[in-house]
Amino acid sequence: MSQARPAKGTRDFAAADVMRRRHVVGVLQRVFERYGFAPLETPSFENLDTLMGKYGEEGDRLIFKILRSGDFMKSVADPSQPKASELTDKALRYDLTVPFARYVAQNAGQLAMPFRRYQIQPVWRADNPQKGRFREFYQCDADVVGTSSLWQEVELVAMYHHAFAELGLDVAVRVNHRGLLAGIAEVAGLGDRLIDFTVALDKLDKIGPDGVRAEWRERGFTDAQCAALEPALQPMGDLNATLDRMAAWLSASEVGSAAVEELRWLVARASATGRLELDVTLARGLNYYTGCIFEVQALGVAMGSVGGGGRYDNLTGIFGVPGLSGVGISFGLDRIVLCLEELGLLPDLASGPQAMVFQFSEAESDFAFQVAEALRAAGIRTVLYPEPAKIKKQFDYADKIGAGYAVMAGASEQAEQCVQIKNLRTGDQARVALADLASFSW
RNA sequence: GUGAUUGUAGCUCAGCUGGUUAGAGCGCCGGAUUGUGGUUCCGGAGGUCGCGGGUUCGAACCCCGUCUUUCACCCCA
Repeated sequence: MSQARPAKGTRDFAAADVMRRRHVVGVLQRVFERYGFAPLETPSFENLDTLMGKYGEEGDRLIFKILRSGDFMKSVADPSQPKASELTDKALRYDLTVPFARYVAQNAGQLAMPFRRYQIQPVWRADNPQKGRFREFYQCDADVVGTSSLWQEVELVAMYHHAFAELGLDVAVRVNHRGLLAGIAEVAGLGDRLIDFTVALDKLDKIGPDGVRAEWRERGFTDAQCAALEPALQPMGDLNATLDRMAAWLSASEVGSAAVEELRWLVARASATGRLELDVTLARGLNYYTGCIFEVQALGVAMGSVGGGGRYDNLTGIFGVPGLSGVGISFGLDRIVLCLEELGLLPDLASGPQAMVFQFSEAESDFAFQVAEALRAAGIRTVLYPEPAKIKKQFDYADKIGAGYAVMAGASEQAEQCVQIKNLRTGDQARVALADLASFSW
């Protein structure tokens, strides 16, 4: 076994993989553009301080850092105990949202607000790989900044619905609101423990209500506080009934009540384009979310979320441009492809050439090349076998690369200015004049 | 970062309580068959047993480390 292999958590994509991924990207790109989003690409790495502190403690740990260039060790004060900042000042991007916010802050004066962009690029995380989890993977993001209108949320949910419908993947789009979580914490007297409260609540589907209660107690919540949080553990049930229940429960909290009303407004409109579920246990880790949050779960296949997003009220504020509210969604390309593969929903996309021109002898090679060029001029994807070889070998190769037709162009064909074209699937063979190559039904 | 798990030919895998030249199927190469294959037959090549140490008369097999795979936790797409 060769030791040559891609780095941990990364993969190569062979022709068939690339075709499948392009198919999915094509669908997403068309949906993005149909909703008026323009493309943006940003560098694969950013200054470290652009990324640090935006994703929470756990996120910071997973950022791939790049070693400083040059002889940086000589400026390290204590080589036995170097500080991180002495070794690294750049990092691979962890997501597309923060680089986007950096871009918006930098160009705020020139951009027409609200500004909407989509971005399809790889991101990197120093995570331990497992199912559907890689260290290099693609995110496909659409964001709008410069408006706090809830219609943006409605349109983004619609984009989720349309994109997944077009891909044929059954999904549940779940929605929640950071303000609702803050409201719950507030009425339970846990306003300062929002993170502890939500991190545990987020695990409800995994560890069950007893598990969540236990974790709350572990995190030092009092019995009274735990009791006050009980309504959050009740099954969601009907969407509007749940909203009514939340409204009554959180009436004492201003943020909580406002969040419930926003959700009510959103749900009334976004449910028109597809299924939308309210899930008060949905927390999402990314620190910067402040309003509605989304997560997309593929149905019928065990896989982490295939998409997520939400509203962030002041992400550009960190970069010196305050007062810009933004909202965005992300599609996880790699997981979507895995789901589609597992469910057999991907068309078999041929990537092979349409024709392969055979070579019979050195003396006939010039004509074979001529024919190959004529085919290419006609727009036919054509491979010229590189040397005269046994016919069996050439047929085997043609099959292996997935060629549709074998083209025989030797001395006898040249004499009559024609070629023999053999369909490699059916075995049918036809004699076609050189002048008719373009009109042949390839 | 934590805890398990995996690694033998190009691929999928055998390989006994450690024992002598590590096997199979498929694939590959050559021939039967120097312009019409995918069948068949014959022959052949190909392995630092992930890597590095250690134990032993002797290690693919036992021990330690390391890398990698898969999975769970954490977190997330």
